Amino acid sequence: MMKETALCPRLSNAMDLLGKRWTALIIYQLLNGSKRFNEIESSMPISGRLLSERLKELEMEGLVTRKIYSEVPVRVEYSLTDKGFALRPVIEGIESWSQQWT
Amino acid sequence: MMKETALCPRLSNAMDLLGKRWTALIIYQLLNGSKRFNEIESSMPISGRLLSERLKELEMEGLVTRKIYSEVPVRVEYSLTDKGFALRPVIEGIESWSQQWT
DNA sequence: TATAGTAAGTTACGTAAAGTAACCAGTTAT
DNA sequence: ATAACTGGTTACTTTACGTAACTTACTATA
Repeated sequence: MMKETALCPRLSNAMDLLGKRWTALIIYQLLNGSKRFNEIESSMPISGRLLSERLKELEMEGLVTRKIYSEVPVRVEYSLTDKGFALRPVIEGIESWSQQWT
Repeated sequence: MMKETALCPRLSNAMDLLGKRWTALIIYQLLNGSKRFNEIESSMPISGRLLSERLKELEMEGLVTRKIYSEVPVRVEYSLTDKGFALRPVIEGIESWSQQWT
């Protein structure tokens, strides 16, 4: 569909990314420092298939960087960029809203 | 699936709601005051089917109230509760992040 | 030599959610 | 009688998500 939101393209674009399932939780994990694929996977009920897909999206959007260490077995670490870390107040805002209004 | 997120149930619960498609945009619309069904529908490319579904969810979660005016044709107005309005800083945070990091 | 183990994925397939379009009820205006 | 309006609902298609098995590359164990 090519129809464009009359309203607030900024919010709309951001939600296309952040609103996808698991995305906010992945960013939340990475706010505490870089993590390996399996660490993220076992911290939440996400499948490898979708985690891989989400991390690629986040990398493409410039929120996450991927670093490969050629050890045995291979180690891959994901971490937030400045753009990703800039979401900290948003994530924390959602958390505190949730806490206050449950 | 019954598996529980080890991490941050607050963020997880909030994102189950706010992360659904269109939900944040609907709340954004209502931050400027109450709106009719058709007003919301025509402000973004959402279908009646899904708008109806989302508004019911938001009403059930206590973020939105629904008021019927028995005029001709009928008028139905949706507005935010305090719980809904409390999301203003979150929505504005996402907007400004989006503006800054595009 | 074969077997198994590990990390980080990918592939194939089934189900659930979202998108699209047509339709409906109640009332009024033409 | 016909059309028009709002606020939906129904039926159907397409896309996203969930599950489980498999893959690659290397190592350690029997």
